[in-house]
Amino acid sequence: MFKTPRGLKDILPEEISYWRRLEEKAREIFSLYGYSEIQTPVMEELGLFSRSLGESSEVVQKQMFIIKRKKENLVLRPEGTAAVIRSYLEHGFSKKEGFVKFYYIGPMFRAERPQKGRLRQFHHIGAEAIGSNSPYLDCEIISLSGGFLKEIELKDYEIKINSVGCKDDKDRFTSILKDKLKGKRKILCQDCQRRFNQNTLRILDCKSQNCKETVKGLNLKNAHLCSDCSLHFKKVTELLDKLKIGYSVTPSLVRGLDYYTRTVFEITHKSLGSQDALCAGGRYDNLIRDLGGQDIPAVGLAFGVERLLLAQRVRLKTQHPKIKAFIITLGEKAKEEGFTLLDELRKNKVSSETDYQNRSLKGQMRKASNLGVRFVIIIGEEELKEDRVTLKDMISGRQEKIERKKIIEELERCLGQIPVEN
RNA sequence: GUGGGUGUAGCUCAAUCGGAUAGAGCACGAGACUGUGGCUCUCGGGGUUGCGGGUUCAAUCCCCGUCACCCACCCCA
Repeated sequence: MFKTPRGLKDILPEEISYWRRLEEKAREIFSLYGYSEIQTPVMEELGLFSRSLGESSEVVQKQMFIIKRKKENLVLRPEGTAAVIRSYLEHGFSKKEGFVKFYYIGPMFRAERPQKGRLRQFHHIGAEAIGSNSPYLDCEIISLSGGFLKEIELKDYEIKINSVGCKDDKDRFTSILKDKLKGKRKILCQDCQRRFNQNTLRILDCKSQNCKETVKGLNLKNAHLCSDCSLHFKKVTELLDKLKIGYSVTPSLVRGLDYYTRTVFEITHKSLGSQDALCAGGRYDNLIRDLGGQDIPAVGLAFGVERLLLAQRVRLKTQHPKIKAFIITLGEKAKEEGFTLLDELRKNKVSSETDYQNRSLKGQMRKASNLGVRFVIIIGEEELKEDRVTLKDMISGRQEKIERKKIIEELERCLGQIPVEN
């Protein structure tokens, strides 16, 4: 027997209604905030991600699914932002319009070891606002994420924000940090010794008590921001206060992807265990230039759909329309007649079903009952002879014979009388 | 990539100290006067005990390997 490859999952019919609901809500909220949907392919050139996420990032180094072809290397996209920006540049949006807002929904792929809230194919709902460095936009996008969470009735989350500063700030801060830690490298944990070279800023976010103390002892304060970035961040927090959005400034919050500048934020949920981020995002003012465009600032975010579903206390479903009528037949002649009627019903937009397993009358009734249909149409020898069909209401249990040619009209009349629930 | 835990029917779980034909509930199917569902009752189908090796008279149970899943680290949304 074949199985889904490691870290990949089937989403079965029962489950999919929760997904649909979330997607509907996302579309609703994102358009409310002025974003339009964009879809990019699941594959991109390898270079797009090594350029944008950073050659040294773990995602690029170890986690990409690479598809080798004769002349090109493609990868299954590990995230959405770089792809959206590629599309933005490729289609000349930077020239047509000064400012655009996009959102996207789709699968992402990373070859990580699976655990709770972490799959190899996972799904993002993300948004990018491209073409403005206004702090109002940073605030808006955080507000948007709160709006969405409210809409899907997800509570008890926590918003953490920080500013990593502009490129110069990041570089300067990295070298200050390296400098101060140089003598203390040996006391750091193994992971941090590796981080020292690869991703120095992440040492600030280490969970080891020992490293935390060491970092504390460095007396770093908030000196890493230049005055512009500092002002920008101050404005963002003031605006958040104004909108009464609760957040905590978390200096240790440092994103692992290279492209982030200035504002970064993360929304976490305790119920998720160690993969606790529901949503993360931030500003990326250099990315567009790094990918060959002009100097255009942008800010974005992405939600993890699987994690949203895990964190929702009450999961909201979309109601799929129920089958309304079930045709029961007895004998081959009746089956043919029933099959024709079934076709007619569907052409009249009455969702209907019949038996394909040659069940007994009883079995067919049971099947109809399990499907939750309201009406059953029975065709047997008697009915054939009289050119009529039996129409049974499964709730009242009443049934009557109706002329064959009037059945659709009659059924529609009956369906019209019951209140519409879905 | 590292560490720990788990793997028995479609699902949730039993199986004594290593012992006989691996059980139950749910789900599924058939039946309870000849053409009528739900409730009840009866019966039934379904298992290479993840896979491969080893120890033993005997392995679901012990050991080794492997795969998968779960949890944590790492990483990240």
